[in-house]
Amino acid sequence: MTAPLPDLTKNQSLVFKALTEADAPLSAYTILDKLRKHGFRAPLQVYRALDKLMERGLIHRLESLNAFVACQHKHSHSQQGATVFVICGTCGDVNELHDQVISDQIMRRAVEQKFQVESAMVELRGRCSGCAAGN
Amino acid sequence: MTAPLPDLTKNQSLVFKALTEADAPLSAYTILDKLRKHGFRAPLQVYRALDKLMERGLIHRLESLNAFVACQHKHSHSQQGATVFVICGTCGDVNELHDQVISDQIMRRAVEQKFQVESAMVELRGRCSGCAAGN
DNA sequence: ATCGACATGTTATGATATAACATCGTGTTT
DNA sequence: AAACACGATGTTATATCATAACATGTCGAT
Repeated sequence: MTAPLPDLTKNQSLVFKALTEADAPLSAYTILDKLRKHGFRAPLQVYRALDKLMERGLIHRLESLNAFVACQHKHSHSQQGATVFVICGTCGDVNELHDQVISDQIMRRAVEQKFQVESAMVELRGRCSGCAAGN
Repeated sequence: MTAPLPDLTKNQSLVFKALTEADAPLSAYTILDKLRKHGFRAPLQVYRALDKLMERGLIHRLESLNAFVACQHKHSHSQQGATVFVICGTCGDVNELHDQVISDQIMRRAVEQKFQVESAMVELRGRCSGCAAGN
């Protein structure tokens, strides 16, 4: 399930593993602390790995949290448009979903304005069903 | 046009004015520098004003930029759902639009998951028509 | 073997944000 | 007026997030 992808470097694998094993988004410095036992000493070691992992679409950055999560998609980056992140502020759980209606509408509005979209971020903050119920 | 709203405090008015006069998003520290001539000395003076202005819906925070913009809406915070920010990475211009299709779909997906949305952020990064043409 | 390309290591610094506590202003209660 | 409550403000220090600059290591191609 979490079999490290073949051509990740050592640092990239370690960072990716930390993220796939976490049950909530991790900040770069939290990752650094988790990886000190593996020899990590400096933030750049984390940030460089994060950059590469993002380039490959294996992880995502949550802008509203300054934190990172492993991509939940089995099949790699297909044709889909915007990714929607649904973030529970209570338990920290994040769900990643792709919605064609939202993606299409975003592109429709962008085209109206002749705006060339390079990246789209959609993040919902609130409470997941579990936390809303039990709390 | 930029008549300071009646019940803003001095610091809030200064920060709000800085944002309404800017033609691009401003970081808190950029605002601080602009307001030093008015006696600002510390980041907290800016952040506290920003917090109050956001509470009142007079400004927005752009999560993907760690920066702030004045709200473009004449009529205050009405019934609308998600705000979409269209951000040109070249000239820094930001457009704020409200899209019912996107808002409705976001709420539809949230309800499916029984997720209680507290805030929704949609930010598009790319190039505006002017920058795409002239550059 | 050496060169290039890229990953890594290391130190320092920049950029963003908040904690903690003191002070001031203003309206209200006594 | 004195005492108080409450919110805004001022101030210092510190926490948190991110990158610049430069040195070193690894490994395959020539």
